[in-house]
Amino acid sequence: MSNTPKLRDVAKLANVSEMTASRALRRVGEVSAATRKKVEAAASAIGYVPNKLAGNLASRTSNLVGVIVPSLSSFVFPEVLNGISVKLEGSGLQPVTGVTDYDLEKEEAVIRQMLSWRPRGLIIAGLEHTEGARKILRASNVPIVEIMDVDGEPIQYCVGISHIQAGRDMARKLVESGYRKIAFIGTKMPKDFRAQKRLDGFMAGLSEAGLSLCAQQLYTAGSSIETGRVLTARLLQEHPEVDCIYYSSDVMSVGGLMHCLAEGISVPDDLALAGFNNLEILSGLPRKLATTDAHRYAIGEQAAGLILAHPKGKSDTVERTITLSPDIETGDTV
Amino acid sequence: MSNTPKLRDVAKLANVSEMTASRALRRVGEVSAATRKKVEAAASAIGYVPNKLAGNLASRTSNLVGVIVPSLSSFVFPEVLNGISVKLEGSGLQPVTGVTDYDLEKEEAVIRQMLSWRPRGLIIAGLEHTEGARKILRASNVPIVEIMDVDGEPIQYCVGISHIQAGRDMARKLVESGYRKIAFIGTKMPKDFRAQKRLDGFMAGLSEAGLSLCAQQLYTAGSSIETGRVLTARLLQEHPEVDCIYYSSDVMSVGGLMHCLAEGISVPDDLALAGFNNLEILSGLPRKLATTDAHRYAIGEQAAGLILAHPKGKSDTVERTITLSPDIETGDTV
DNA sequence: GCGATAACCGTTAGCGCTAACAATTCACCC
DNA sequence: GGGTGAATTGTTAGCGCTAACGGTTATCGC
Repeated sequence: MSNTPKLRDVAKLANVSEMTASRALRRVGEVSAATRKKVEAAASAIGYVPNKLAGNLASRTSNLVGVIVPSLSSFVFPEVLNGISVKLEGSGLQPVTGVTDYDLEKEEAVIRQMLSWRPRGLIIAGLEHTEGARKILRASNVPIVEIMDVDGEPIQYCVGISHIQAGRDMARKLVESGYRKIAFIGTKMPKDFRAQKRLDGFMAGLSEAGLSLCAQQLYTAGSSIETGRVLTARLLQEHPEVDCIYYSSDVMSVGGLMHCLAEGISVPDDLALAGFNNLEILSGLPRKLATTDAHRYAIGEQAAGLILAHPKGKSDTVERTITLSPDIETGDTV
Repeated sequence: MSNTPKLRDVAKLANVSEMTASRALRRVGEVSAATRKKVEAAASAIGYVPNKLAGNLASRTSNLVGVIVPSLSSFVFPEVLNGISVKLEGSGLQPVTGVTDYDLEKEEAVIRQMLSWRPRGLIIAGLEHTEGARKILRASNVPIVEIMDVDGEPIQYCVGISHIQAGRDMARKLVESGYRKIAFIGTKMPKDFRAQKRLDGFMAGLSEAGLSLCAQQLYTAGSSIETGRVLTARLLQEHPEVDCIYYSSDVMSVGGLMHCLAEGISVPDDLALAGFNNLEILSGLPRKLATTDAHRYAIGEQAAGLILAHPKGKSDTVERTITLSPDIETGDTV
């Protein structure tokens, strides 16, 4: 630990001051090419690895961007991260991920953790937070971007789609396509606010047409193909008249499709299926299912862009919301 | 930035020294319950968020564990991360993820980045690294855990399965089940060393039985259901005699199954399919495909465990490899 | 009441690096 | 050859926090 080479050692070996060594290695300020080479040679000779703790403390900025998401195993957030990483590439900023497991208390703890690293920005999925979290976020002087969802009161920046609208649009599209006995299957429903909003919007959309849900299956655990399959089987058994199912996620609708394949139910002739997210797993299936594109990659990209563009000086509460449109892919279903 | 409350402000408000405030908030050392309450009240009153940059620099330890993986969008590493997170939960250590895109040069850069945060440990997928990376890893004084794979020369700690064995075992199992016209379909093959090792082991296993691959399709891009489907279609068109396909990943074998479903090819009567990883997407499908469990969660868990157990004092090169066994799930195929 | 042990709290001295300014060197010109 | 401005390097003073140790105040047995 104490024998780890320091900047001082590099400087000594290269016969320059620490400051010059620092400048040379960071390629800032005016350093002649000759001394820079000398310093770089010295650094690599002794295997110098800079200490960012010290560096960031001294400069009072860090190159971290905190990204807080409910889960990493759900197909959806990795894609958002991807958009963030790509956009950040080359900027010198580095994303750091925190996971909340859809738990707002845990989220507050993760936010504290993140802020204690004095990041250059914070990207958080969702608009729902504890009061405590909201308070420290507002007080933090760090640009905050809330993503995925725009139905609510953003703290500062916001990038996402309206899930209420996504649900309503899908309802309209399905009704328009002639379906009348429409059911809903969803998971993680009490904690996944966005899924809840889609359901709300969906029911509102049905209402407009004088319809209402003719069945639903809710489930508190995570989404999976298996769960989608099981819940579909159960729902159809209880309500064989259903002609269309809207799922909280594509993962679930794929499960539904698997049930139909196994049971010889023709999709979409006997039963139409619609999901949400436009996940990659939808392509390659024997049927192209209906879905709504949640623009996950674009959301990540734009969120990162906002942080990159954020003026360094504390510009008091610049507020800005970027609303993307939840585009429906009808697939073979509609 | 400069008006962000410091420990000094907390101390002043609570009428104690900075040191006492620090001890109270960290719950270390001897602080009376009364003063601790006082300090905590002061901290929350002014919205104090500790600065870990300063704290970690002063204490010369951090609570970070670097995790370096090739990709996050591939279904496989999120599960490893999951195991790591769960094991680390409550220990005060926090995982930080870096992504290499299967690029060793990028990996070296990410390793440098990580080390510059002076982490408490580093978990890296794979045994293949650049010489430069190896050098700084060895010099770093940070416990290094290489994961996923044990076929090679670990730097220090290692947790994984033998992919050569995984391939060979599957070959034996398939041969034993009576298949003779066996093909392979793989993606990302030049850069995914583990997939390559499985193929090598697989071919060795066939050899033992006097067989050899009767066809193969390699592809450099990422795995997806769609790709699996397309490559399967192509392979079967060129080699209709094939009675069994081994895929580099379950994602691909699912694509194969989708092709079979669409074409009316009966699985496994007309064609057997085997993948690798034992991904969650396998459950819920109309056929249970054969696969090998890569123990992703357990690998993450054990790797994190090694870091937690690592003695603080620089114990010179404790070396240790934990080899898990690549268990075959035969599904309906065998 | 006195020393002694324990419990609690404060002081000192950095951790390893960089911003800001000061100092030096260098080229080049009249 | 001294002056001038630009290019390059050095000096000083922290960043915000904590380890290590020193001091102070309770507690207690005899």
